[in-house]
Amino acid sequence: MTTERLRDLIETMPTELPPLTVELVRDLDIAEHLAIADVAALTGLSPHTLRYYERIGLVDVARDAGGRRVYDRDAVGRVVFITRLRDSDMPIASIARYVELVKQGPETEPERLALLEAHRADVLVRLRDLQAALAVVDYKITTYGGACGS
Amino acid sequence: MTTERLRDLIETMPTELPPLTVELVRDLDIAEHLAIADVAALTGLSPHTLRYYERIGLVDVARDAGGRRVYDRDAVGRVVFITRLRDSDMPIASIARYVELVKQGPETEPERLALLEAHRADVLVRLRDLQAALAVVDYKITTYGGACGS
DNA sequence: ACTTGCCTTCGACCGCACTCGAAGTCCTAC
DNA sequence: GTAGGACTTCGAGTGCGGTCGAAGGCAAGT
Repeated sequence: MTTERLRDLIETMPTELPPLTVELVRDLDIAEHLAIADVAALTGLSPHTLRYYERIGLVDVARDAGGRRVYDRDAVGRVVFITRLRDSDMPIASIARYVELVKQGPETEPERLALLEAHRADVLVRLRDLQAALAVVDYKITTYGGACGS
Repeated sequence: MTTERLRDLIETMPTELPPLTVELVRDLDIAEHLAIADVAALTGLSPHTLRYYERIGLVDVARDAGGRRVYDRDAVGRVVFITRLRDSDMPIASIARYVELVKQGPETEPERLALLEAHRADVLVRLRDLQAALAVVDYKITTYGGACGS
């Protein structure tokens, strides 16, 4: 069974090495349709979280005859992309906005691009801030023994 | 009045330029004792947040005859250091632990150092993750027009 | 004397992003 | 046919980090 094979594949994967891009998923997804547990294993999200993402409209997921979720390639790619955005601290509200724009069709591409670029700017600021704060921590570590303000 | 002078100084400061270190505070603090509004202006925190930090034990702040908070150089330095730790996403619980160690005396220095170094490691991981996520966003921006998983 | 305005304490509330539990369904294996 | 386990929906709960509002106090300016 392809699903079992996928789970094995994930478990025996050199932990954390590939950053799991949307492109990677296209090659990796042997099976056309994945169950929620597979997607969970693949993304590191919990099934609870995956259901939550669907509930709030971030992904549409089909159902099989028994009413169970079936993630196709497209849905998996979407989930992976969402997790990347979340990893970069994009708020869920913004992601939802982006997804809605995608639904509205190709004429919203400029706005989508603007959204991503605004987010990119936020991330760069965050990176700079983190590095600045890190410098302070480093300073504190290296000068340990001084009593100032600690 | 030194307090007014300080507020003026802050308002007319070239916005955001100096990263406001504990060391800087030692030079900047003309007045020996600052009111909560001054510390708020200095740190960018709200008075509410400053009271909150005191409430949960992150800083001890003296009171004047009228019962109002009086931040001395030490307290200000502490608040500034705490904001740096928060800027680097150190959880409040860890900061509280650190502060408690400081209270317990100099024999806890090794543990404090360990705490800071563990945090430093976390920050480095976070930096790497952020950069990885940023790369995905960048890729998405540059290849805009492709339909994959978006 | 009185208004203005920042200050005090206290507890309640908020937004975010999950996270969980209950109650029930459905497939698989034995 | 029946036990097990993963699945479903729904609503409620959690943890973090603030954020706010009410009710009252004190001090300076007019």
